Amino acid sequence: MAPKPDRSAERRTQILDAAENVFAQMGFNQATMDDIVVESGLSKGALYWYYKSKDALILALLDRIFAGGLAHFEGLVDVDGSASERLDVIIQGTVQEMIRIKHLMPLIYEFVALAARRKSVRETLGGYYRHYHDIISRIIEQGIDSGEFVDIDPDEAALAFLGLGEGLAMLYFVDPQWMELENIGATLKKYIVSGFETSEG
Amino acid sequence: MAPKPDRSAERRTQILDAAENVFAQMGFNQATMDDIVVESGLSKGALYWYYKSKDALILALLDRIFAGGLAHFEGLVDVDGSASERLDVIIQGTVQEMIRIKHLMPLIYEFVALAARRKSVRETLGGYYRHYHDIISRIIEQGIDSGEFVDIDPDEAALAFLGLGEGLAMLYFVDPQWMELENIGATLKKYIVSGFETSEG
Amino acid sequence: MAPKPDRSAERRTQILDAAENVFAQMGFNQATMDDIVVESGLSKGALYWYYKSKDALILALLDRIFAGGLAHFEGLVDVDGSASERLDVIIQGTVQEMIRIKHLMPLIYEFVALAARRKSVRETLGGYYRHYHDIISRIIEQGIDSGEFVDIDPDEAALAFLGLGEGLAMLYFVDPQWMELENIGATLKKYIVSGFETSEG
Amino acid sequence: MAPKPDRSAERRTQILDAAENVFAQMGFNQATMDDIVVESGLSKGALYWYYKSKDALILALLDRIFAGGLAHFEGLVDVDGSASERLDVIIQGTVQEMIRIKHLMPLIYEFVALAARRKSVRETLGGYYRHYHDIISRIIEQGIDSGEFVDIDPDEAALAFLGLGEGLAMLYFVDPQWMELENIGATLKKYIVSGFETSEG
DNA sequence: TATGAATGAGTCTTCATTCAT
DNA sequence: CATGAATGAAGACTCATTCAT
Repeated sequence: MAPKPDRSAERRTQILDAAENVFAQMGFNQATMDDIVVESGLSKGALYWYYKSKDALILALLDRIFAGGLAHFEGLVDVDGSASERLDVIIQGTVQEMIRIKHLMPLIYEFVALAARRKSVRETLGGYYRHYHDIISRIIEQGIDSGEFVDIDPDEAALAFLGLGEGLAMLYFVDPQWMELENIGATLKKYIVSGFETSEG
Repeated sequence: MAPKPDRSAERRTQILDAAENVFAQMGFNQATMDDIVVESGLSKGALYWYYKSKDALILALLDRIFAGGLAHFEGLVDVDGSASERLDVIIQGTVQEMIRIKHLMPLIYEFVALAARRKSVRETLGGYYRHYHDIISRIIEQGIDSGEFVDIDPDEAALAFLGLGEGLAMLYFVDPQWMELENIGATLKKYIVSGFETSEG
Repeated sequence: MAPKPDRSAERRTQILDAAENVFAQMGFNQATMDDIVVESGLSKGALYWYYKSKDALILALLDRIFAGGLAHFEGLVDVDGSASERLDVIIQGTVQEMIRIKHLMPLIYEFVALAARRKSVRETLGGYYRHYHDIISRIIEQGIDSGEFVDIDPDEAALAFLGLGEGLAMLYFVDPQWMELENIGATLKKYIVSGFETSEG
Repeated sequence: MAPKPDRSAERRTQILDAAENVFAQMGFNQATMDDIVVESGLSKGALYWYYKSKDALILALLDRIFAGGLAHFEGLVDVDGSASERLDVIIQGTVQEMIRIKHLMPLIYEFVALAARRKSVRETLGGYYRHYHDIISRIIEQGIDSGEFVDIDPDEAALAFLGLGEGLAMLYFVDPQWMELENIGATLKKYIVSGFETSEG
């Protein structure tokens, strides 16, 4: 009689996993709810019990992928250590994450495309980038304050950092020939971070 | 007797114009062929006479937007003038173009998303970026050869240039708050091109 | 609790009944799925739930009409009684069946026409005729063995029997003026079966 | 300026030839007017100039195939020679014709199927069979009158003759394994004509 | 909660036919 | 007579969503 308390969370995970796979492979529009039903191993009724529309499912997936995905970098902001090293940790972490979710890249660009017409998508994506930018910006600021970095506009610098990272990821997505995903980190360091550093290093 | 007017090319333009508008506003999937029929002012039959499926229409649009859109920069490669100045022309030109087709940005990211599942889309986009990269790379190389630029890997440098440009554009697309489109040029110059230049400038 | 009623089989019957009527009246091509939807009293979705295309529906109908429709004659093969009498039972049974499904005749010739381009149709029809032929042939053979029939090739004789029956049915279909359907039996007996019998009868 | 007088007849033949091929291969409904346009080498306008609808084309084809196709047998009715021999000529001629137009058989059964819903088709086919029947019937009658044939009902006998011929042709169409087309003649003679003959033969 | 049959509005696409040139 | 672009009504099929059980 006693319902297992987290059966619900389990089901939701199960469904989002299935949706993630199906959407990544087929795209939001090509994929049908039935595809997700089959992939999840649940019934159609169950699917709709947990997510009341295809749209809700997409949005939930958006959240799972982008919401709060940067909590682990937050801890790098107000700690000791050179700004350079901390940016490095972020770069490495981001690259590792990119590698881990490489198969979800199609999903990411589906979300970007969706952003044009869906405010909620725009806001979630925007929030994510803003959060990312904020972390970078504050670290850069700390680098400037400590004399480690030259006197630049931290926001603009963080934007360049973020922009190059995202741009390279997109180019990789369109054509993996450009580079190894791993090299994105090196390029970021060479073309952006190194420009921050004062000559004495 | 009447000189056969190129009615056919005219019609295709008419249709692509309509498709461009409709797709940009509604997205590939939301937009219906009927929407395009109405927007174009033609009949359904005429639409299908010129493009035999919705897909063919999308692909034709892709070509019109991305194919050979860089011919005007090609002329900047083997000419006199500092590499810096020529990159500047490209930057300005690109930014102007971005402004001009701002309303088509949704389309562009639809194409990027499509790239995951459509080889032809991937190839067209990839070809476009490769062409762009090639032009930048060659100018950088000339800058290096002439002593104007420091000794860097032109391909990698061009990739950084292209990546930052595209990344900023994407961030702008998701959230225009980041910057003015116009400022992309300045950021590119400050963070990428200036890094190329020898100290005596 | 409720014994799962065979709702599914019921629905399929309901759909095939509707399809039979509609197709017989309008022909396969003239008839639309909507016609069948209306005739069946179901919804479009239900129709497609059970038969996933118009084609599948046509093929299912083919099976229902021709597959195993001769089981009741099978029992006449290895039993006592004169071959003549048994052929007579078959003739009467076939004629009765023809009368019963007179309204489906258009369907039958649609299937024959379809046979030219659809292997599965060809095979189902062919199988039906082969089965029919086989039964006749074996009874004739038994008649020969028992001395009731003259020494003829049972396969060829059965082919003549089957051919005349089908030919008369087709002529009747094109123009009912030729004869009463009921008379097909008499003609078969007079022109084919009587030729089998030894002079002493 | 002077129009070649029979250009028109030429064109019509050209179109009917094309239609015959296309319809025989694809069926009336599957075949499109464009298919016929391509096969004929004419333009769509020309096609419609000569035949004002697809339907008219089908009907014209029906006429070309069935109308008056038996004139050459007509001459066999009131001539000398045994009835048996004359029936034989008809059998041989019919079989030869069947072989010649074997590739048009699909068309024939399309017409039969069409007969259910198109009075004009029914009448043309009916007329053809009636003409055929009439010839046979009159020859049989002459055979009876001359004492060559036993005293049977010539109409019924001719019907059996025609029915068996058509039935075997249909069985052959559905499954050529049954027999060689050539053997239809032998079967007709053995099972029908031989039954006509007086014992002294 | 769970099931899966049922719904029906919505879409792409086809194609016989027309008609300006 | 001939061309082939243009028309638009019609039709097969899809699929997100609902709901009786």
